[in-house]
Amino acid sequence: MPELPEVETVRAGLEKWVVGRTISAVEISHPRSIRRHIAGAKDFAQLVVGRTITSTRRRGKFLWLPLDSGDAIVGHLGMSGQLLVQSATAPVEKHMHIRFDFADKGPQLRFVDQRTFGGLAVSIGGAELPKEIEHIGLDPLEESFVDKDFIAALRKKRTAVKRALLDQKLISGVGNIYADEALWRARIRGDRPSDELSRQAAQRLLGHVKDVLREAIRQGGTSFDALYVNVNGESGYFDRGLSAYGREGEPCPRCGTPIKRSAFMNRSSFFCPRCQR
DNA sequence: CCTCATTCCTGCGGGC
DNA sequence: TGCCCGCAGGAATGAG
Repeated sequence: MPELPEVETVRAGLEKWVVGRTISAVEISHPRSIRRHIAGAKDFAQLVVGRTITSTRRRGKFLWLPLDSGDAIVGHLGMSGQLLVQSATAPVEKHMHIRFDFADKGPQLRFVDQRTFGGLAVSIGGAELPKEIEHIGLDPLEESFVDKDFIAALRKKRTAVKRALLDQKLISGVGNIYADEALWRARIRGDRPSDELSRQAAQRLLGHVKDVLREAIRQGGTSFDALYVNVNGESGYFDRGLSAYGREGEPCPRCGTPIKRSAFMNRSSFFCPRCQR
């Protein structure tokens, strides 16, 4: 499931394969994948055809492709979205919903999405920062992210720590997997009230969030199944680096106690009942 | 403003 | 063998 490291891996792939190329055509075969583009498919196509992609950007789990018009193609992969760079002769994926062709007749860019939680839109004037993602907080790997602001906001919230980590307005890019991993590393139970964390504990947690995200990026992200792959269709390797997530019943790498799974926020949480307090 | 439950979607695996 | 159900979960939405 794409979280910050997976989206960053996709962004890096797009940087290599689509920057500097001019879009010659776009075909949208599933309107749900552009539902955030209110003006519809025709308008979407009109705004991108003939435009050149100038760079690739990311904040949290959102990514955007600035165009030479000053607009940007902004996207979110949701649960199962993929951006694939594929030769025109490659077989069409079952869930391919959007296809971009380029003037250089080189490889196509395909948006493939089984569960259709993801989607693309064109952000007018959004090359620098799409207004569609202005409400999202900074992600912890951005230069302008300020540790003490996050720590203060976290400690002011009246909610569970894990819920706060997943709140994209507070800190963006962290999803269920990396939240569980950072909490395990910091030895903090996710259901603890965030306003009871000491400054030191909050700082420690944030440090582990940054560490686990950076390590996962180096491994090309986490792939549990075929739903997350990079732009060339390859899996990431960070599943081997997971200590808690998805490891119910397996020994905690620190103390050997079996990892527990519990329902939290309508999803699974994995933690060590002994060393996470 | 804040917090939290609900909704969207498809494939897969378990139970009977 | 086949059917049903639950599960996976990010973010928008609306209720309270």
